[in-house]
Amino acid sequence: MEPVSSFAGLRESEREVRKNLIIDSTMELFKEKSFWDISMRDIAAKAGASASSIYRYFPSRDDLFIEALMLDIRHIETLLIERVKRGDGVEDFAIAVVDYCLDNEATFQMMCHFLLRADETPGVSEKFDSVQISFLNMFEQVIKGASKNQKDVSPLFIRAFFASLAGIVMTSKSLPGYTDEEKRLYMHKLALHIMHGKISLK
Amino acid sequence: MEPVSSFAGLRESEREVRKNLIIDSTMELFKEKSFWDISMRDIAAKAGASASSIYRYFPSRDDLFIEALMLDIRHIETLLIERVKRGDGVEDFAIAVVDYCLDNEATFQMMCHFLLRADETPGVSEKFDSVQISFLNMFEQVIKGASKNQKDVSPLFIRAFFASLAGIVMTSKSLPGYTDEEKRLYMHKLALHIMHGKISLK
DNA sequence: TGTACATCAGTGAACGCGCGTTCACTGATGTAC
DNA sequence: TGTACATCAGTGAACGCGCGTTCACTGATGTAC
Repeated sequence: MEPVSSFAGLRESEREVRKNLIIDSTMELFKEKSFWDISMRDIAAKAGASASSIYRYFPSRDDLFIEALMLDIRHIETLLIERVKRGDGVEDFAIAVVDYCLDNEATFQMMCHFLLRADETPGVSEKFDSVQISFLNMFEQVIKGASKNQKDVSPLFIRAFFASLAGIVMTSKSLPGYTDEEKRLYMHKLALHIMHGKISLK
Repeated sequence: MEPVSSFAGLRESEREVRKNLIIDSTMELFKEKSFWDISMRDIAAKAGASASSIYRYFPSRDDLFIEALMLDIRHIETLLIERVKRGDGVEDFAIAVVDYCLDNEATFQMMCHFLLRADETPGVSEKFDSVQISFLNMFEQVIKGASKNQKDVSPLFIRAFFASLAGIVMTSKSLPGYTDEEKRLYMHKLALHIMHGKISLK
């Protein structure tokens, strides 16, 4: 029988702690600057280490960011599950997702970055694929949990839902002449507009 | 009275020809590589000039690309107007826009690039704003021209329409395990799904 | 218990690269008197 | 008609920068005998 905490196991768990510390530092930086302006040296400085140390824990910059993205998905998940418990409906989820994208700007930028360059670096794109899939699965489960007609919640619905919200945030960020709060409200309005099927002209 | 073609006027129009040659070279490169991989040196080589020459015609890289984007809008416009003449409906426009984004990948990347970084470089973002506005206006006019109930075509509708399509293309580009043609069909399906109001669960 | 060795975290300095942009200069063309 | 000057296209070389990543090395800790 394995001892509960062997020396090797401790070493391994310490390694995990340090890895998380690097990811946490990265997410701290997300509050300060845009995704594209965050360098390995920035992250190292925030974590109190040298840039070369990061490569002991992550094979590349992209890998690090994809792990950060994975953590973000878990944040969104807990956030949505709270809303399910509150008895919120699908409209509220849409608004919650829009708000999350606005409150975590760098996360949204990062997602767009990987979506748009999916096919460029092969090793990375497969990892991103699995992130995307696990996000959509989580999304599907949560929405199914909250909706009455579960059979309406098809993968196609989920993709359409997610695509619309991502598009709304991307295209409305640059609305000229609006304050941030007005933009947010406008995005909510757009989301509800689409969700209520008002985009149909028939 | 001004002469029809003064020497100064000729010089000015030659200048315009050279400017267009640079933009044309840029759009040629769009067929070859992604937006982010196109450097000023690439464009210069394609145009048969030196990189420093480009700065005689454009104050910066961003300005050059924004002018290219402006040209793209005119392409989409003529493409949509053809469809209006054919008697196409709004669904067909949606599909046409999706197809344009897929067939002109670098254009789509460029649009996303400026949308996502709208607030970063002040001088550029104002120019991009006006590009965006003129695109949405064009879009509104075309769709109004083709729809029966013109009052349904509000600016909100146009924005929701455009946001959905942009979101669909961005999020579906990386669909794992699909061929390009399957992705295209899936995007059409998503677009129609949203347009027919099937995203509503009520 | 002591000693030789293996493992691994951590690092400063450097590599190699490519980018957008600027500069000083050449040479052609048009302008003024 | 000739001459001095202004304008401007075009360019090669360099600037300045910052990036992701690698390398050779130190030092601490655990392991084997």
